[in-house]
Amino acid sequence: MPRAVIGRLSLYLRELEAFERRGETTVSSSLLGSALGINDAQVRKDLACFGQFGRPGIGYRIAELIRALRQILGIDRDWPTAIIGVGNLGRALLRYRGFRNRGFHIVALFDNDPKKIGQTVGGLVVQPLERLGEVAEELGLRLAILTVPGEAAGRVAELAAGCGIRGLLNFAPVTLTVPEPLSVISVDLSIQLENLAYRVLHEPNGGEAITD
Amino acid sequence: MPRAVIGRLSLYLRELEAFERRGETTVSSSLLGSALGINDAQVRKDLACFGQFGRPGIGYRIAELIRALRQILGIDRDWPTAIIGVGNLGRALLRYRGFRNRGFHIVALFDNDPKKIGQTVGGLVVQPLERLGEVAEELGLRLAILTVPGEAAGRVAELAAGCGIRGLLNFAPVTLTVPEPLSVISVDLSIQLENLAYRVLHEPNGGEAITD
DNA sequence: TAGATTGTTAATCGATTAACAATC
DNA sequence: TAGATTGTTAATCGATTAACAATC
Repeated sequence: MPRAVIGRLSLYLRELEAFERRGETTVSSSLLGSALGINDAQVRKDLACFGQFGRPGIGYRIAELIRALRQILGIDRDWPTAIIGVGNLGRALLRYRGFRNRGFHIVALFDNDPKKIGQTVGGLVVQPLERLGEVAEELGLRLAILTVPGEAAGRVAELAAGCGIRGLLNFAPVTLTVPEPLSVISVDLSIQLENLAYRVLHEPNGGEAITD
Repeated sequence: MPRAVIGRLSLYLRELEAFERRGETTVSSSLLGSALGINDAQVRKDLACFGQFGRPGIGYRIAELIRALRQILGIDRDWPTAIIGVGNLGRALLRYRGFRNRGFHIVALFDNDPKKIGQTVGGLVVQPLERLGEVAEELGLRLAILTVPGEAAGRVAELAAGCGIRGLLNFAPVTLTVPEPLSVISVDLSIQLENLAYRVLHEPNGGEAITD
């Protein structure tokens, strides 16, 4: 399944939830698509990858499609998640409510700074990185958010892979190459601003909105 | 120019800076590409869009290419930038050193919460949103980072457009549609985790690394 | 029934890769 | 010179869109 499709699935879900909040019960591919600037055929094609959710002449039943998408995306369950690197960004993400709403529960914090280890932040005690394996097993951690400095990221990613972590959301501005059963998604916030600056300089009329 | 090319330009720059720190002076398209998991022909093609930077038989001179990319991306200058929404994420981004290193200087904070207005955070006084236009003009603001709740994002984006802001880095989990000369790049952190969860569930051997 | 809208096939479009003459 | 590597063209690949029979 192309990664682009999965990215759009999340966007569909977000829009469907907005439609539902507005009291709608049904939505067509063209309405859902135009809310996101996506072609109606693409919406139908993306959804058809996973089953027959629509009814000709009627469209998609919102509640039903939301349920299906949550299951496909794997957010019909809880994901105990660790934050590795308790700096500014790590602390902010610990408190970010959007994660919890989606089933991503931050249940452990790690750092290698002796000054931070043992501190309680947001109700969690910061643990030394050496305990990652132990804690991961104990809490069933499969996901971790990596908010350490760039210099440390490679080493920590290796460590995480060895500790059974299966997915890493990396905020360090480096390319990580990690062994097989670990997946990495990197978000470089500076690069996002760079791309925005480019558009401001070179696309004087503004471009269409970019999502991720 | 395709947006994908611009995204890769930033990645090339990041890797080139790493090569330079390691003391290299020259790099080939295949070496630069393999550091990022990108085909060598693509590296050459991307760079050739903007000029003839390479020498056959030798490769690219790193210092020269860094300078050129910084100019193309528009980070050969300072970008005074505002943060709108002084919550956890806004505060964390205010202190994020990666922005400053790239020329993005946070010079103003805005919020509409009376409890926050007037507070000093990181040396800056939180101002009411109504002052955005005035301050934008005074400080030459063209970029803003939007870290307000989803419900407020649409309204604030409209306001920003009216105040001459030209680029918005949006962290609210909503689709923004804004008038013409404003560009928006949206980063939905929950969606990144959702995509990671999907991969962990459905790609048991891990996938290749995803950057943004 | 007529109108709306699906799932899906075929056509289009754009992006990636392979190949290679030119050249350091 | 021989080896390496570029810029660029042509070939390939994949993703997006148009079109339409099926159907609610």
